[in-house]
Amino acid sequence: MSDASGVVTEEPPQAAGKRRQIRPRAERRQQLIDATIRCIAQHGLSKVTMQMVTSEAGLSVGIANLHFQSKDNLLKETLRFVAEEYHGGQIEIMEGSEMPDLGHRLDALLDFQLGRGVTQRQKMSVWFAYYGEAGARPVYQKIVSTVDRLAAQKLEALFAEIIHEGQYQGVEARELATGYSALIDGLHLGLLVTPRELTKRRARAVARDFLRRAFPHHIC
Amino acid sequence: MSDASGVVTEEPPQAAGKRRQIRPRAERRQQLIDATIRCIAQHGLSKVTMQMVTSEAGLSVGIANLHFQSKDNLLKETLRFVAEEYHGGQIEIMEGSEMPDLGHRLDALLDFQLGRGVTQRQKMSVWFAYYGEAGARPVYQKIVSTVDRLAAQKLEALFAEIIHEGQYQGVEARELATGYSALIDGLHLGLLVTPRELTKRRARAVARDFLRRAFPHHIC
DNA sequence: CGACAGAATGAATAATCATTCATTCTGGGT
DNA sequence: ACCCAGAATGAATGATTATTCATTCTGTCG
Repeated sequence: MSDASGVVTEEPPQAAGKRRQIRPRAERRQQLIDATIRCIAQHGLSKVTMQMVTSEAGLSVGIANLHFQSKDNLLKETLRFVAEEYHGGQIEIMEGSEMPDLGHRLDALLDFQLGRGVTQRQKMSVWFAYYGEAGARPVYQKIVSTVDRLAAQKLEALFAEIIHEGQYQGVEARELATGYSALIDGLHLGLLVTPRELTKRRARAVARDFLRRAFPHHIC
Repeated sequence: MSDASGVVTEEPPQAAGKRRQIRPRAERRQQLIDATIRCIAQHGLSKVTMQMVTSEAGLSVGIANLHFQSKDNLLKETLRFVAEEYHGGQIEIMEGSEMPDLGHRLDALLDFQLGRGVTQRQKMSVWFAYYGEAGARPVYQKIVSTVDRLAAQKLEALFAEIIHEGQYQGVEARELATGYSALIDGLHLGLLVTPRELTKRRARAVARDFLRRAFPHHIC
């Protein structure tokens, strides 16, 4: 889970020593994806250009097409990266057998979902920029829903375990999981669009409240 | 241009019965906003062009600039229209003094939020297309948050009334209102991006569940 | 009926952008 | 020291697009 984006590695002001460097394909691809994320966050998906992305990456215009064939493909791969980073992180926590207490695992999940890594404006912007286009672009729907389904199943399983352990009555794991996922998505939206009215702290409190009402024995 | 052979003068590409009509400014503006909504839903915000919008409206290319000055402004006004339609509808229901039973009013609100009018894919697509750009465009943030704040206050007031009436303990109107709003937003997202896994029926059930757990005396 | 205000048109313009590819350069291999 | 596969560059190209505005047309009013 290396969050290497935003790290130095780059001298925006091209100091006199601007020497051409040859790097392996995978590294250049990641460098371009990171630059794309920053550009989308700063300018919006509809305003992103290849010139913008490549210059943000400190490279020449032609390089994006060299490594990604087309702009469409670069954007697609950027979405895939963000989706996998987010859902992969969640799944890792939910499977986390090194954290046997289910209540603690819930807490860790919430921390991840509303903590530093994910709710950086950059990542959220990208996330919702693609959601906005998903209605018109089946490719995006497919990428997101593929990875989403797995996370949803894991969450449902975790909730089912908790329900069993806590002997909770009148709750259904599937329905709760859908609700919790939607709640988290909605809170991300709020953090992005109305940051003045919804702080990260309050978003956590609201999510925690949801869990407490569902699993009172597990969440203090 | 034309020879002297006496042939009928060439008819411009006038489709049968397509005569130029003069209509008041307000009507043309709405016609263009409606066309913009359809175009965003079908092609995505980043692919919308003026040609596309004006031709969808059945008008000439120049007319959008005539009535909206610029593309940016047309998009801004379209967002304003959708935002006001959605939030206005909610507020009307929440204020609805013709519906004295608070439980019924909650039901009506839920019906509106997840019912036909709002969750048409068209409207949802537009909604989230703008959310995606909001991170980069303060104008959009302002439009949405202005209208959003009012709806949030009304919802909080309604919840407060319900809490008082039902003598519910250990719940806070403000926190619940934030959670409920986020939940609805998240469900809209799910309906848009993963329609296969989340049906409208199930979305309603999930939202209802949230309300039932919070206000058991008011929601059956 | 005739004239006119201004609504509507769409060809032309100028700007922007994705993509190509001939050329330059790098670093590892011999 | 030399070579060269292929990584990187960026000027050139062609396609797309927002915006303008001279012209055409419509409905109304005197």
